[in-house]
Amino acid sequence: MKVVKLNQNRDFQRAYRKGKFAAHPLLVTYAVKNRMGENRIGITASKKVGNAVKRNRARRVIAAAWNTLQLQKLKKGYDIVLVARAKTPLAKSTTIAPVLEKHLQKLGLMEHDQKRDAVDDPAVPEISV
RNA sequence: CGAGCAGGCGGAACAGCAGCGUGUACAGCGCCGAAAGGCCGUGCAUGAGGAAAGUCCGGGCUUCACAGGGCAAGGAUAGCUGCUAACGGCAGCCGGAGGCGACUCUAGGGAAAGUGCAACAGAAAGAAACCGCCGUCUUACUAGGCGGCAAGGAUGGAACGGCGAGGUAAGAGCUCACCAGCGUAUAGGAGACUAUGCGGCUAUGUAAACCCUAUCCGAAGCAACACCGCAACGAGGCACCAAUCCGCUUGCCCGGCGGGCCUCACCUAGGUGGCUUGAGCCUUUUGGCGACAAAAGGCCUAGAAAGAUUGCUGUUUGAAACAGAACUCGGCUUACACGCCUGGUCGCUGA
RNA sequence: CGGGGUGUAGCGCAGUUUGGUAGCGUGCUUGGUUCGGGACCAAGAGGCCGCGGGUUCAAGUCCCGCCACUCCGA
Repeated sequence: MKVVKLNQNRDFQRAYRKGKFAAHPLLVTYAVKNRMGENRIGITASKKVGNAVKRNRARRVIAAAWNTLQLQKLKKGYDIVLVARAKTPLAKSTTIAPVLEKHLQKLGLMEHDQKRDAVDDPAVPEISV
């Protein structure tokens, strides 16, 4: 599945200002609706993460975690921004993938799934589109 | 065997699954588009460094300026000879400093062109005289005046060459030997410079203080620059105040909405080129102490644009260092786990 | 890619131009004053001047190389 990338600074700024977010020491996820009918994803690593090698690794690890998830259930029409933090380049993609999945659920981007909903944490509220 | 010195090389490897950039071939003729073409799929090939880093120097390239020469200003460099496209880089050598040595370090022109500064201390920081030494005069008899001197003391980072002998009232390059410094001649050397002789007999340090001398330097940088180019703005031409005309709304009608048209120039968003064959890399031979040069043969080796060799697992041997091309090349500087190679030196021991 | 600034006591800043004693405010400590506290008065402590070399008799200051933070332009 091909993912459209976010590449304009104003789109990132819109996500930071108007979007919902979920935070974790390894990852921060922002999401905001767009009107394009498809998802766009942007991955960033600021200078706080480290030098160029560390920033590149942080982006790659996050991208690998994204690819390991089964995202057919993802709702359409969102801009999603994934921000790396200082410890991200030290982690493995297998430890980031559950964090990312939990963030997506918290932000209400997963389609309604009866089995998971019955088992999983009911404290995470479902947000209607 | 131990200690120490100098130089160089490499910079984890392999396998499985999944995935990325570029190039190329093929296919569905699937999707988008007026077209050119693009997107999706598969196969093959290929895909970061010794520092890619810092951006400290010097080139290529591009645009602008000057198109001849000189001067000024500003900046950089500073022993000599060479290497190089060039350099503030490199090689060899000279002088100085350090080390028993292998070897290391060295911004190393000019202080009699001029100016400034040298705190405190000290008499004095450059044409010196506080204590002092000597001679002489006065004298209240332990002080003072005049003259000579710069050896000794004291201060300092530094005190008008060092040291010894002669000499003298006391002294002093006043005289002499040696040494250091300056000038000059000869010899050697490509030169820096070295060696020897002779001469006069002496003017501290600081130029990474101002400065002087010699040499070099036009400015900006690939977000440069070139080309294409919705909209908007500008110029010209043609229409003329018409809605019975034109465009859109699925082909036609009704209805609705909108409306001067064409050309040129400039050019925004954006796109394309610049973009990788180059003072290129590898091997061998020759010349040179060396930096390097020449010849022959062979090779093509990243070119992205949110930005590409990665994620997970396993084995070796373990949890691998510093770290990611962004137009490009030569250097410099800085960071770096681990593994290895070569050549000298010193000490001890054995043959 | 190009250009600039800052780093000094716990904190905020002078001093660097023209090299010789590191200082100001605030905070801290001790003492005084007050029934006690604040304010006030007096005394005092606290600095490898971001790091490493060099020039110099002597470096916070001059020169070179690094590090960190920060600003500006294309």
